[in-house]
Amino acid sequence: MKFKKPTTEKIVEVLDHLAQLLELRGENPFKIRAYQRGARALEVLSEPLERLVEEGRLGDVEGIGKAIEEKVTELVTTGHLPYYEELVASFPVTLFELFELQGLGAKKIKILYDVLKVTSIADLEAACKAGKVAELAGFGEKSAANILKAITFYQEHAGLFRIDQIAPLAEQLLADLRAHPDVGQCQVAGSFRRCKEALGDLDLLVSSKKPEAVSQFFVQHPLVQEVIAHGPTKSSVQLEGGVQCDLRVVKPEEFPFALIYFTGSKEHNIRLRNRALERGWSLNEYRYTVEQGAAEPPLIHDESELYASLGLSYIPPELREDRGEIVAAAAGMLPNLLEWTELRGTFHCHTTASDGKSTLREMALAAQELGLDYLGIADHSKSSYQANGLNEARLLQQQEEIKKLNNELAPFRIFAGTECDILKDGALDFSDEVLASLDYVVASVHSSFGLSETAMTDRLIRAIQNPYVTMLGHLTGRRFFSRDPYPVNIPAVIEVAAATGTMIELNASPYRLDMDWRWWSLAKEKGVKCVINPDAHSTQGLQNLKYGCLIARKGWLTKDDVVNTRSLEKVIPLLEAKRKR
DNA sequence: GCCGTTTTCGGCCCGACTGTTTTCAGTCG
Repeated sequence: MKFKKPTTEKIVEVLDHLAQLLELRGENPFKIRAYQRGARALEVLSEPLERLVEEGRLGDVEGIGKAIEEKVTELVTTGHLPYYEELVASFPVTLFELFELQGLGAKKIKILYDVLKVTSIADLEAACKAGKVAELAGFGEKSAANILKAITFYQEHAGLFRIDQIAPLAEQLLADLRAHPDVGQCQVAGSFRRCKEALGDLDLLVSSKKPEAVSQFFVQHPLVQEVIAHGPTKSSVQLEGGVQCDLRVVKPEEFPFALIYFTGSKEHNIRLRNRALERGWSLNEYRYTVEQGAAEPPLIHDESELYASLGLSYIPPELREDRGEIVAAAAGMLPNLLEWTELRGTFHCHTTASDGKSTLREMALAAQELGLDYLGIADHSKSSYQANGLNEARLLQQQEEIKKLNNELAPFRIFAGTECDILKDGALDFSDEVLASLDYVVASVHSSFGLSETAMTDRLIRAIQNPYVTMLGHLTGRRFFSRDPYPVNIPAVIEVAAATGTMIELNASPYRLDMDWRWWSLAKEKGVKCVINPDAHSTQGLQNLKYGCLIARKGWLTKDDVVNTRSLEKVIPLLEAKRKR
């Protein structure tokens, strides 16, 4: 019998789902947490799950014991888990939608299901409107109203936001809080500070001796649309645009502890707590507590000192994902992460020639203003009809314009390129002869997203084997909250990129952030260079570079790993290297 | 269900806030 092997992500999903199922059954909460911990452990494995299973080493992973090891092994080797399938079958499948609603957990969902026979969000909405929910024991008018609000919120946003949706709100709130006389230190925390690509909310942390005054100021801020919770030290609001924002106010001496705690990630913090315990200190969000007989910890004034007290060099927030940063920090081996100011130029920008909103000249001047020394223009190629892609004649004409503008703007340099479509079979949209006339080529997929993983992988590999393809554009084609990534074997593509000397783009558009930060360590290890491209469709779009830089940092990249940190003189041979091989 | 230099039983993170209670359960982070 052949079966489709479940991916690690799928298995993580099963474990998380098992935890929900057990919660609904009212199981021992520690058993539930064990499944959740098991899922988290599989998420951050440093080697393939299959290999661990084959070699019988799965049980060595922290958080995986005998029972979960058996279940995961069964899933990996047979593709099935009857224990799970039976549990799933005992509840209607739509019931699990309810876990997505703010303020609803397993206990309440169970009551709604048992008493009102609610099995979906649609059912729940109807029950609330019919007044049935408010009559339930433990519920009331307010609960019913809040559930309706949570349903509306869920339907509108599915609860996630892009980094560019949150950033302006964060900047405004930070500035206003910092200007408040009762605010000492003030910082963004949470996943925004860690530069995650998709954000559920915005977390702010303030130190103050008058927490009530600061909390009051916060909930009355003009950006606040609605107050969800409001206490002296903890408040929760909904901002314009539906973003949930939480504020914590702590005492000045608690600030570094709270900042690390609320920045996360949870897994990172667990590692820190364990290191503290090894020293006889218990670490929480406010302070160290010293166990009897243990040495006194040093006084802590900031995050650096806190890390130092645990024998670690300072870990930048972007790296706090429990992906090896603690070990590296203990060994003093953390990379010197890329700084945004180190970028000297960029590639993959559009102009009015295809689907951009700014002209060639406007783009060049904006790049100069941004402090860049060079700019690559890569308008769409002829097959991208929808984007007004350039044919050979128009491309030639653009090259002439670029030549003229280069004479005028020297020493600033515009590189003539193209964002050449990768056709369905992996062939390119222009002949090698045309490609050879350009300074560089970005190759990207803009059509036939529905191919199988194998076909898509072959397609990309064929494209990057072309000697004129300098860099691979937005590797998975994802667009946050509107288009899923197409299936592609990323390690296989990285392998061929390394072998052919092809750069991989870090598309800095906040809609894409593609290739994903989780893969850059592998690319770096294989010797593939990163190029941070804004995919700008206007002068404003050049600002995307800042997001790209944040994601590069999150991917552990340094100045040396990123091609467009090179000076003009040094970048030219890098663009030519592959075609000269 | 996981874990162990307090080791095979008995812990497992817990503080803050809301809403429905009259002292607390549920949710969240």
